[in-house]
Amino acid sequence: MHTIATRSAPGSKGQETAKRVRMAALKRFAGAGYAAVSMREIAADVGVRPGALYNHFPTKQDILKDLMLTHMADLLTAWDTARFPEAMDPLERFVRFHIRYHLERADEVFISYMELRNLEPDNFEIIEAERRRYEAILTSILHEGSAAGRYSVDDPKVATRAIIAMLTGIPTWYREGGHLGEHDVEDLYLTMVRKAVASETRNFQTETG
Amino acid sequence: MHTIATRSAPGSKGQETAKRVRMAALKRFAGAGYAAVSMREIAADVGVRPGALYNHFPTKQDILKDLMLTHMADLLTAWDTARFPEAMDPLERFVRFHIRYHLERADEVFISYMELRNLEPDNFEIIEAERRRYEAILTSILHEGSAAGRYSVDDPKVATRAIIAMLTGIPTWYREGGHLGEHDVEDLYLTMVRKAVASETRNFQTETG
Amino acid sequence: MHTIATRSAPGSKGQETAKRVRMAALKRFAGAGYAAVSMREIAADVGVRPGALYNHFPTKQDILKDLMLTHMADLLTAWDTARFPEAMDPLERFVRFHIRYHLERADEVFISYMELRNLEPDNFEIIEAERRRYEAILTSILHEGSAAGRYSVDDPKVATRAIIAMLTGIPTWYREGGHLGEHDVEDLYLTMVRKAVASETRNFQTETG
Amino acid sequence: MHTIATRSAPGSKGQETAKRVRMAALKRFAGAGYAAVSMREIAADVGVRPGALYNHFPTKQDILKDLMLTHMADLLTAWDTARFPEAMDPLERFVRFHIRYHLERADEVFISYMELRNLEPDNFEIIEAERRRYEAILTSILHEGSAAGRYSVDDPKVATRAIIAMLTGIPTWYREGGHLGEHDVEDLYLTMVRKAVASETRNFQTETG
DNA sequence: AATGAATGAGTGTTCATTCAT
DNA sequence: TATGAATGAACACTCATTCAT
Repeated sequence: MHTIATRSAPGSKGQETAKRVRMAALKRFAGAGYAAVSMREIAADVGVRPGALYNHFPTKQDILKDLMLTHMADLLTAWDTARFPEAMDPLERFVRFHIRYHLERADEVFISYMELRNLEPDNFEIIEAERRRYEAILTSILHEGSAAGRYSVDDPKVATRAIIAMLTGIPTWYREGGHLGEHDVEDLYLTMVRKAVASETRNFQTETG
Repeated sequence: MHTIATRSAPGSKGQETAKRVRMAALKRFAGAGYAAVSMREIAADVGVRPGALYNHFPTKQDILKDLMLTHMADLLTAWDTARFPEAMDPLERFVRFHIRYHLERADEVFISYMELRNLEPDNFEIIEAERRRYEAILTSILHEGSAAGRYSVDDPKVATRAIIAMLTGIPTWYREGGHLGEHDVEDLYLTMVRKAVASETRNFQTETG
Repeated sequence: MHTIATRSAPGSKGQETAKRVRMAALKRFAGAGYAAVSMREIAADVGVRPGALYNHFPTKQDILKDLMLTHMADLLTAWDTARFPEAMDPLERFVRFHIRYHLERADEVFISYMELRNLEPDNFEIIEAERRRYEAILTSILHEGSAAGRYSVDDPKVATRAIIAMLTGIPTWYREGGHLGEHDVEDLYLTMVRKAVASETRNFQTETG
Repeated sequence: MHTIATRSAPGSKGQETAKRVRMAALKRFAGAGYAAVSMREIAADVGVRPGALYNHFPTKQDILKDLMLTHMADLLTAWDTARFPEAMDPLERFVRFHIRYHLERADEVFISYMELRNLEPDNFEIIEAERRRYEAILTSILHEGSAAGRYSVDDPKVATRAIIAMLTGIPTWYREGGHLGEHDVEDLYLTMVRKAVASETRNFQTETG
């Protein structure tokens, strides 16, 4: 029996499986929480027996770590490579970027916030460091903008947390196809964020998007 | 025949145990998540054998339900009975109340947000209804304030979610004894919230507390 | 508050409860088997908390023992005091008595056969002795009838077991209100039993009842 | 590459274990009753940890179902493939077959009668249907024999139950090595059954065996 | 790279029973 | 005589993980 035509390149089957493990785990962890998901469930989703998962990840914890680490790296990379109109204010850039990215990758974001406590200390430290790097971006935008008089924030670190908490909450209620489009949400939140850090009253209504 | 104070009233021992079960479960659920906490751990905290828990709660799920239901009821009652200076703006009332209550009851708040998905559907519905009642308080403050021209919010429901997400995030980073007191935090957040929904520039810096 | 009028005579409440425990246990043991019935279920049927059962029976095993011992004693007493027409053949007496008694007390009979193995050795011995006494009645009827030439059985002990097994099986399929009345069943079985032990052909059709 | 005999084929170890689970469960269920047997006991008999049982049977109930289903199927197959002397009367065939089979497979027979009530409804229905098929064999022998004037039974269904109850009771008292051989028992019961359904007097003493 | 079978620890829950009240 | 609360052991079953094949 010939199987050449349908057989994938050497090694590719394993990578393919690993990818499907990641996807299945991501959905399950986001839906039920890390502790409530069993390796058996992930294996069943992937279409493989539980033992086979261990060819791809040494432990369940490593799947979580992989998902969270990858997510944080992707997030930072996405920020670094994001393209915006030249003229766009840095705060607007951040807000629009954050909302878009978090709506696109809702599951990854969700587990990155919810499953922190299920990370072993070492992994937790790594993720926390990444998160701090990400938050530092906004903090420095607020700091520099304040220094330049464009914004007025008393404590950029606190403001960072406030803004990120506000924006990160969006995927918990936003549903595609509702009466607000993603664009509307971006604009509404951008307006609130701008006003919250404003140094003076302007017309905060957003025109672009 | 007189029963002197030292003898505990019938049933009082059980109520005491139930209370300690609630407390232990609250701490554990908040710390590790509902799914990761075992009845054995709770029993050990309480100083009782696992089977004894079932004299007080029919299932583990019922402990969670009890904690969340009680929390939401207490939150709404606290709002209804909260006392503020006559002159205080409703939004300020809400912000200060919310921050104070959520810092005081950090564990209850935390599990009420984190463990929703571990509630069985019926219980979930009950809790969600309570949450909507609470959010409606802020929505109506924003709605009425907007109508009166005191605030300017395009979408009071979205603003409600934004503000509540922002405020509710506080206990995730705030630690007593840090360089900011609870009062400072209240003031910082109040300023941001006021500005976020402001219709015109005023002096947003808070003086009172 | 006066409770005299409704209070039953001293001791009678306990006896009443004990009786209800017996009845509840009988039904439950017959329906689900001794091992599958919990003291909690019995207590619930009686309308009392589990602990209260122990005021009436020292252990679950003792309830079973009580039911089985009482049943066997009642069975033997019933035989001893049963009244039949003078002219009735002893075998007919036994068959009719056995069927009637076993249809009347189906639950007791059932557990006495099914739950023997759940009796502790001492209790088992007592019950077994009673059963042997009961079977000896039929054996001696067959033995004497054979000696007198009225029946022809090669081995009265084996025949006893065969007949008793046959008769005792009735309650497993007989249902009141079916197309056969209790009387019909008696007659049908009596005919088969008579023929099975017959020494010659006669008209075995039963006329009386 | 040749795989020599000593290496067990893939999966054969599991089938072996499953078989031993069946055997252990059979003995235990027959001895103590389904409800009184724990998975731990079965596992210990098999020489395996409790969890390993679940690689072979999804639940304890499934072990019981497997045993009972297999037994009924085997019983019917055995009847269908049994070989008897050409001249042997159908009733004799049935009686001899039933006694032999039930003495050989005493445990299976015992649990098939005792544990019916521990079957979940669906499984119960399946087993009951098989039992009815088996009883129908005897009913039709009696029916046809009556029509042909060889036997005289008033109600073949009732007679079926009577005879089967009588025969099925044998393993409860018969012990190998007692003063009666299996052959003697067959003959004694055959005589009684023949007489019980006889239409006229013949020499019922069995000569063959 | 995957399977089938196993392990050893653990899960939530139930059990018969005890006992102070 | 009954209750409410507890115990200690057990229950059926699931878990993450291992490993020979």
